[in-house]
Amino acid sequence: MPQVSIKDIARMLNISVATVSRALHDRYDVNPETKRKVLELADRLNYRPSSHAIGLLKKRTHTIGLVVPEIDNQFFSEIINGLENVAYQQGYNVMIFQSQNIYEREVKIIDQLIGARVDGVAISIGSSTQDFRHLNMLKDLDIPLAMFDRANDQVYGHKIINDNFEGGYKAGEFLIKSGRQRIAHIAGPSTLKLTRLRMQGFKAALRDAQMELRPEYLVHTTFRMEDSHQTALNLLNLPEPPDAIFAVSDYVALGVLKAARELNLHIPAELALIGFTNLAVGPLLEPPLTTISQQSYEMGQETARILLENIESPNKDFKLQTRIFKPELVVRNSV
Amino acid sequence: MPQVSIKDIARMLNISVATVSRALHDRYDVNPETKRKVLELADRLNYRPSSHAIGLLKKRTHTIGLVVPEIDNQFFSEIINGLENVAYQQGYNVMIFQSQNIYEREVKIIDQLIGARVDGVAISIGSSTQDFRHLNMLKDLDIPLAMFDRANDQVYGHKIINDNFEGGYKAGEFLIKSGRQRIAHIAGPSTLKLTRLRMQGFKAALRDAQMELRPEYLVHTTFRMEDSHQTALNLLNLPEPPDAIFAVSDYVALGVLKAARELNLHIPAELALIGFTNLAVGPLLEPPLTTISQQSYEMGQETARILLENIESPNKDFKLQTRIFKPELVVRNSV
DNA sequence: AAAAAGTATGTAAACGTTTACGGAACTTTT
DNA sequence: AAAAGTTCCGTAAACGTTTACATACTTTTT
Repeated sequence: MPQVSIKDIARMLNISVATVSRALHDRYDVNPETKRKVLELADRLNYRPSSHAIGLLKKRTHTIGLVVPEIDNQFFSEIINGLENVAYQQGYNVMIFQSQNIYEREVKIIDQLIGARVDGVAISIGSSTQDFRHLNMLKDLDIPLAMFDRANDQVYGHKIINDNFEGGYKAGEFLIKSGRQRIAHIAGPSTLKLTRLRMQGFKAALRDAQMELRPEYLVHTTFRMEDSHQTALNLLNLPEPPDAIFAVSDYVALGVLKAARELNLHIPAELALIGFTNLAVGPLLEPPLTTISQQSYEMGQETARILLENIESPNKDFKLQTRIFKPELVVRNSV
Repeated sequence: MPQVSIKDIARMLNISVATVSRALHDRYDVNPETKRKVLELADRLNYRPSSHAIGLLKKRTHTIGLVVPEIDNQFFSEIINGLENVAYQQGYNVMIFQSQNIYEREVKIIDQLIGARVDGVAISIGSSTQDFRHLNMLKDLDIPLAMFDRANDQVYGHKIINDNFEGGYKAGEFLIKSGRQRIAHIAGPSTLKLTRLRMQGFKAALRDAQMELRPEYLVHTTFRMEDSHQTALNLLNLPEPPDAIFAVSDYVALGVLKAARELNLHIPAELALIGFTNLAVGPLLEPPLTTISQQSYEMGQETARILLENIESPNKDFKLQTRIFKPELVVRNSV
C-alpha cells in the first residue's frame, strides 16, 4: 500500500483534514476521542508528514546544505560531523553533497540547494572553481552562506578558516630549526588561496632565516595521493635531492612517505617530512608523522554555529564573520 | 530579494503561469518571443524551480536515501562514492545520513526519508539496532530497500554483502599456514551478523587445522580505535600473549598496531597481524598491513544498481536480490 | 430567558508547479 | 466563403499540509 496522506485519514474517519491536522499536532481544541482515533489510524497506516508539503507552505525548511569537495577525506568527514552535531542539536537537518572539485558539479549542487529552499549553505569551495557567481547568487536570494577551510574573498559569506600563512611559517621554521639545509615544499593547486598562503608562510620562514628556496624545490600537485606520490618521486630523484619536505597536507605527505619507502630513503635520517591537517592515522605511520594540526571537528562546529546564528537572526543585516583557527605544530618523529 | 516563483514571473510579464511553465520547459506551443522574455527574466531573477512543489505534484522524487553508521570511515565513504556515481549517472540524487550506530537516530532518519518521499533507501544497519520494524515499514509503503555490508535476515530488502565467513576463514588459514601457534581474534560487536560470520569462518579454519581457540584469545570490541587499542593491550598483556591476531577490521588492526608499538612488540616477528577491509592507508603503515579486502566502491555501485533497477522496474514484484562479494587475501608484511 | 463563553469541527486559501482541456485568433484548404 | 487546421495561451485542478476564520452546538453566566 502506498503512502498515506492526511486526506486519506480524514476520509476514512469521515472528518475534515483540518481536524486530522489538529489531532496530529495535539492541539487543545480537538475532542479526545477524535484525537485518539486519528492517532491510532495514523500509526496503523505509518503516516509520515510530507516534508514537501510542509516545505512548500512554510517559509523555513530547517535544512542546511553542506558542500564538500570530497567525502572520502578524513578532514572533511570530521568537519561534517562537527557541523551536523551542532545543527541537529538546534533542530536542523543537513543535506550533504560532494563537488568532487568539479566546477560544473558545484554549480549544479548550488542550484539544487536553492531549489530545495535550504535555509543556509556551508561550502568548502572546489579547487577548480574560478567563477563565483553561483555562490554570490545566494546573497541575492537572501540565503546565508558560510565558507569553511577553502574560502574566497570574491564571495560574500562568512569564513571559517585556518591561519594558513602561520601554519606554513611554523612548518618551515621547524624544519630550519632541525638543521635541514635543502628544504622543499610540495604545494597544492595554485588556484586555492590556502595553498598560496601556506607557501607564502613557508617562504617567509626561509627568508627570515636567510635561506633561499631553490626553484626546483617548489612543486605543485593535487591532493590526490597518486599525484603527490609521483611528484615526490620526481623531487627525490633530483640530482641534488632535498633533505626535508613540507607537504601541503597529510594526504600529500602520505605520497611522499610512499615514495621515500620505494627509494629506500630513511625518514627522518635522510629526509625530514612534515605534513598539514593532523589526520588520525598520522601517529600510526612509521615514522609517526610530524604535522601542523587543523581542528577539523571544531571548524565544523563553528561553521554551523555562525551559519545558524545568521539564519535565526531576525535582523537582516547580520554581519559577515571571519573565524580564524590557529594551526599548531604537532611534533612526532618524521623530522 | 527573496526567491522568485513561476507566479511572480507570470505576473511581471502579464501572462499565465501555464505559459511560463511551458516556456521554461521549452515546449513547442509557445511563441518564441514569449519564450525569450520568460527565459530572460527567469535568468535575471535567478529562478530555480522548487523541488518541494515538484515533489508534491509528481509521484517520483528521483532521490534515494542513504544511511551509513558513520561517514568518518573510509570504508563507508568509498561506498558512498560508488553509490552516488551510479545514481547520478541515472539522474538520481542521494541524501546522505549518519546513524552514528544509534538506534533512535536510525529510526528518525527513516521517518525523515519517508517524509521526504524518497524513491528508495540504501542502508548499512547500525550496530545497536535490534528492532527492525522501522525498516520493514518501508516494504509496507512500497519503498524499495537495499542493505549493504550490514544486512539482517529479518528485514525485507536486497542484500549487498561480503562473504564474511570465507573472509574469516581465509584470515585464519593464512595465519595458520604462516606457522603461528597462539592465534587470537578481536571480534566486533556480537550484535552484528558480519562479526559473527567472520568469527565463525575463523574458528572453522582453526578447527580444520585441528587447532583449538583458547577462550581468552577471543575478545570483542567496537570499531572505535580507542576501544580496540585498549582491547589489544589487554590481549597482549596476557601471561601467555598470542603470537598472531586476526582483527575484525582494519580500524581495529590500527588499534592493535598502536598497542604493539607501545609494548615494543615487533610486527611480524613477534606478532602477526591481519585486518579486514583493505583501507587505503594499509600499504603505508609500518609494516604494511596484511588484510582481507572488501570492494567498497564496487559494493556501492552494485547497491545503487540493484536499488535503481527495483525503483524503475514497472512490475511491482521485483524479486529480492542478494549479491555476495568474495573477499580476497591481500598479503603485505604484517604476517 | 437572553447573552456570553466555551468546545469541537468544517471551509477555504495558500504554498509552487504541471498538465489536461478548451478556446480564440489566425492561416490554409476546399 | 465555409471548413479544417494551426498556433498560442489561459483556466483550473491536483499534490499534502497548515491555519485564519466561520459555524454550530453546548454550557455557563447574568
